Amino acid sequence: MAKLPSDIILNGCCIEEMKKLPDECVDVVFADPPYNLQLKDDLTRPDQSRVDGVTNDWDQFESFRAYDEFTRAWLSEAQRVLKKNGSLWVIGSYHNIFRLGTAVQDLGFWIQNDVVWVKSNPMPNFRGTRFTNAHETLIWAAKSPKGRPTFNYHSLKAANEDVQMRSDWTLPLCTGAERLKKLGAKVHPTQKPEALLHRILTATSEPGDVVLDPFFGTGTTGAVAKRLGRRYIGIERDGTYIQAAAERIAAVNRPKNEKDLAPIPAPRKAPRVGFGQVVEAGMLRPGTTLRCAKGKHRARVKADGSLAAELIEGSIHKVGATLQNAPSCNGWTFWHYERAKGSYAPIDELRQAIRARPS
Amino acid sequence: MAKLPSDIILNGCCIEEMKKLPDECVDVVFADPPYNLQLKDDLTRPDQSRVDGVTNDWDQFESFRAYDEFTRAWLSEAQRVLKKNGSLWVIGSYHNIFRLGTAVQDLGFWIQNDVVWVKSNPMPNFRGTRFTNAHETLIWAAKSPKGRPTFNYHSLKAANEDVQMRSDWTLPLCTGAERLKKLGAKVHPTQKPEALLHRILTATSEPGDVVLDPFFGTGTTGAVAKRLGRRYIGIERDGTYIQAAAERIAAVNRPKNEKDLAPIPAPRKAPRVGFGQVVEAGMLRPGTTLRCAKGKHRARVKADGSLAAELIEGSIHKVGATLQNAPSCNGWTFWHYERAKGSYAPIDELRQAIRARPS
DNA sequence: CATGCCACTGAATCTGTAC
DNA sequence: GGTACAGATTCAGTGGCAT
Repeated sequence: MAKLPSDIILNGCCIEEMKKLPDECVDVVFADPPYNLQLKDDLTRPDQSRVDGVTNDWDQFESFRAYDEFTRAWLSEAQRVLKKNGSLWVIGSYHNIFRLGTAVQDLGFWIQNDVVWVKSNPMPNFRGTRFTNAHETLIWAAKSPKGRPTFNYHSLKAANEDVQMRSDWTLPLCTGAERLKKLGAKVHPTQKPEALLHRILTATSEPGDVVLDPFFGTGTTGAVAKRLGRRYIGIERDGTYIQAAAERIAAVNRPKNEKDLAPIPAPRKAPRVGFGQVVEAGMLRPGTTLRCAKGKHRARVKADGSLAAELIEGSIHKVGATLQNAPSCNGWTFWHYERAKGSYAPIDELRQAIRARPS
Repeated sequence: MAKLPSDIILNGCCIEEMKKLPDECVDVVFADPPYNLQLKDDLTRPDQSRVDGVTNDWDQFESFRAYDEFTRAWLSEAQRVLKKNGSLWVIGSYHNIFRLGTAVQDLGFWIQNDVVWVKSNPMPNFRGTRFTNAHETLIWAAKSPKGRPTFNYHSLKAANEDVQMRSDWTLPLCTGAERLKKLGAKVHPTQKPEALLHRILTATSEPGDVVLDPFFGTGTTGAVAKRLGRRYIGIERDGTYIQAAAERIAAVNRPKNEKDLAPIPAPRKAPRVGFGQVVEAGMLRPGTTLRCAKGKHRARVKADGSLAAELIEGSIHKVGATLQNAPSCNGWTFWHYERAKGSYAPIDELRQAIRARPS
């Protein structure tokens, strides 16, 4: 197979351009599609025919239908090019997010979360007839119910005062120096803040991953991808936007040190160590008594790396679960050994010592 | 025309019961329909306790298509009975809100706002696989594009420290004494907080208005309507819920004085700021070296908002604590960055800058 | 009576690998 | 594909009870 092009901007309709890409070749799709539901003038059907102005119910239905057709067309291609364990992100407001979400579900994506971008500095409602429109909605979905997207849980938690990252993200609009301008006018009407893409990409991708943005605009996705050591493929119809995006991304520095980009490793991915290895290594002798943190439960270490309690024997996990009458148990943190006279520590310490040994 | 019955609970299917009501007879419809959750297995907390999920029959649907058909049927009736300038409110989560929103638009309602109920105390994600599901979404819509729903802009603004009420509402879950229980068990799995209905009804209805709730459950809508001097029509299939609702509403006092109907103040807690936001905002680039006040300890900023020192990585707090061999550490005051050549300042400055951003 | 500790709980599409 | 099993994983708040 030819090498997948990346770190490029393709000029054209996103549906046509995606069709040229092979199956399952990108790790993340981020899409900020046009809203256009009210501004019927520039809404076109997938076949490029125009939708007429809207005044009555039939036309309204017709325009929703055209938007839905367009949505399903590009989402289908996005699904095809997305890897099995890839992530789809779409963003929208109440004008279009319900159409997007319904299409995402109907096509068989599996929603992981919806996320609200709460704007710390939204535009006020000048007429006083509605609530200040202070948020937009993102949908994070897997390619299918079986997909297992990357999720850097521990990174997010560490970055969030050591509590889980929630589904509401408070971030400012894209303003100031970050906002691209030309002759004093903004280049793109809905440029997204880099902080938003930063969080999305650190959460659901890894360095080296390929991020596809079918509505590239002025290239926020590309700029953040480059800064975070990800690769990008942008698709955009408008030449003005492409030029602005290209200049912008060229000015971004790639990170010097790969280590600064790596997410905190997930304990689940650490090499597997069996309790038998602890016994083999002589860290615990057969016959040693282990106890739970409070000393309520006890069991003896057996030479084969299993545990024996009064009426039961088996793995450190099984025995712990049975004694507690629980469906499961992490024996590594449940069982403690006497590290010094009267001082107990979880046997997970011993596992860590084995993992730290040079291999 | 016969006088419209009100302050009653109708026992039956909401579609059938609504069909018995005349056209354009209610001012507000508030609907909290089944979410169509698809829970496969039991879920346990890390302490092995079981999560009491929503497994009721009424929440089960065969398919998206069946759910959509049901949705369109009850929404059509709701639209018919709604007055020309009435308000529709629906609430849901990512499982169903996109279906609801699409149906609302297709039927010709006109969305005024979507509103997010940000939960101050949501249930965490116990497996570390997703973002904490910390919000639900409401849709506020007019009967048609020509509808002009009641909107008490000035009371909301007065209740919100004289700034416009926004589309994100931070409110706690329904817990404590407000939560209806019977023999220690919750009567209804998804009872909504009264504060939520309070804000909805003070915003988009007037005293004396009729509020229809086709999924009445244990009657939060009725209780708040009565307290606020509105009338209500509840529809509910389940006799147990109806009985609980009736008792509950009977215990609510109607207001003696119209002047007492002022809206509740909007609680606004300062949002938590994580170190990740500092990195996302571009205030510190990945690879930047931080040091403690005396320069003894150093660590590098990572792109994901964690810190990396020689042998350890984690949050600013964890890394600071480990390096000092202390049980805990306030990373915001411990770590310093080079603000100017040779001049260091605590990173707490950067947090303050984020907090100072307009909200 | 104040304080601290422990138990309990909430609309949840909540694992990964080997055999 | 199904089964078995190792083992990773929680925040804000309420309420009861002991000290």
